[in-house]
Amino acid sequence: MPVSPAKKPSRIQIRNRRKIMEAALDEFSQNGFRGATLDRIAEAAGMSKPNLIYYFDSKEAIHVALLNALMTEWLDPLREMNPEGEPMEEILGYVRRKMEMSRQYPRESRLFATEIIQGAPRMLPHLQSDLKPLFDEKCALIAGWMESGKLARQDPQQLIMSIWALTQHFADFDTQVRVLVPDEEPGWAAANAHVETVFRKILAPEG
Amino acid sequence: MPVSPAKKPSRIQIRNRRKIMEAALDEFSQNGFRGATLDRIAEAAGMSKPNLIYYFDSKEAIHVALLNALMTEWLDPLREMNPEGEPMEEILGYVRRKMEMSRQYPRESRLFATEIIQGAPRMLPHLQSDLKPLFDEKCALIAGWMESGKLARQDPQQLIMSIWALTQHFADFDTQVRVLVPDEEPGWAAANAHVETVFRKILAPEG
DNA sequence: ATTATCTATAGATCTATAGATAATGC
DNA sequence: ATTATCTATAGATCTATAGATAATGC
Repeated sequence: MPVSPAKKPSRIQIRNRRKIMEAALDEFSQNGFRGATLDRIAEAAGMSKPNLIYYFDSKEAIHVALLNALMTEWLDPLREMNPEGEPMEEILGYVRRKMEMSRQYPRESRLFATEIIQGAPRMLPHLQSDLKPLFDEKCALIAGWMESGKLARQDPQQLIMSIWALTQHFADFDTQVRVLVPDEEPGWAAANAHVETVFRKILAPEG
Repeated sequence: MPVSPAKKPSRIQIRNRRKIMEAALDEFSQNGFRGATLDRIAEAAGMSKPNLIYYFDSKEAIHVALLNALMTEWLDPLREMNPEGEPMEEILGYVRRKMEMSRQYPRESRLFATEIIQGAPRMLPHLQSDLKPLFDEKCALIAGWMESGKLARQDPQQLIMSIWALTQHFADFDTQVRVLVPDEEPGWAAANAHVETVFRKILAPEG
């Protein structure tokens, strides 16, 4: 029997669950749920397959645990957007945080992308319950900023999705970026500068 | 023995190969190479598994055939960008064609995205040999337009990748878009308008 | 005659479990 | 005592092939 729900996890439990999730992140983000195998997760985590199932009930349980952990952290940069702040700086700050996440956590970005591309079979409820309300709240906030003339008028929903599209592209399509812009890393400096300029131009109030 | 290379394919060959590729596009674009199964492709194509292998040598051969077909069509909109044309309209035309492809061929977009996310194991040579030269050529063209003052000065590489990021987002993340913007289709009208405005602002010459 | 399809199945791989054994914490 | 790990394996699934049978095109 795996972890009893009443007991708090031992140190070994914590360490091994972490090792498994680290290995699983590699595997699921690269191959999707169906393409991933417990064999490779076990090997990467340095333990036997049955031992994996000792810590997680099933392959699906590992995937769900990863997605749950991801959903929380993934939304934090958007939550931080502050209604009291200066509109242009608040949005540019969000853009910068998203770029930083793409740079630091490309596997998480790809895990998310793969799940959505595959129709979000395990993520859809989270999108409805967590992402949607936050999205609506921030759209209203941005709409308010636009009405007060601090930002150029436009569709706030499309604006936020544009931020996601641009910032996550560099993580998700990293392989392609490296072919086309070989030299430096994947050209984060150039990407950061470009994305920043783009949103400054899009958001600058008319006149 | 499958198709002899010397002979031209029969009508049945053509029809069945097409049916297989149609079914395989569904399966591979949703599950990636490892996650796809011949069982489901065969069922969707309405034929037996051995019959599938009669028309294609292997699972991988089907995948490669799909990617090859995709690579050609996928680059056409960029090829059409005309050095003789009016710069702003040429780029906006490209943006519109890419949006149209996302709308009409979302599975192709997801097939491509999945392959890249997974490290482009079968596509990398194509990226190097087909995409890269075209990309460089069009970057030079755009750089020329910028130098002549017809477009705002910026990194042409980043500009083109921004176009891809924004236009493909609506196909690849369709599931998420539908959660956040429920009503209409996936909001193509709003998306088209927004993307058009974005690039107009980005490209408008200074002053 | 050639092309297309079907049944049966080999052999590999995959998830998950059973049950014995080892390591750890009081 | 409880927690963690290991070996062995059941049972499902998956790719691909062998070889017989049916359909089609001269």
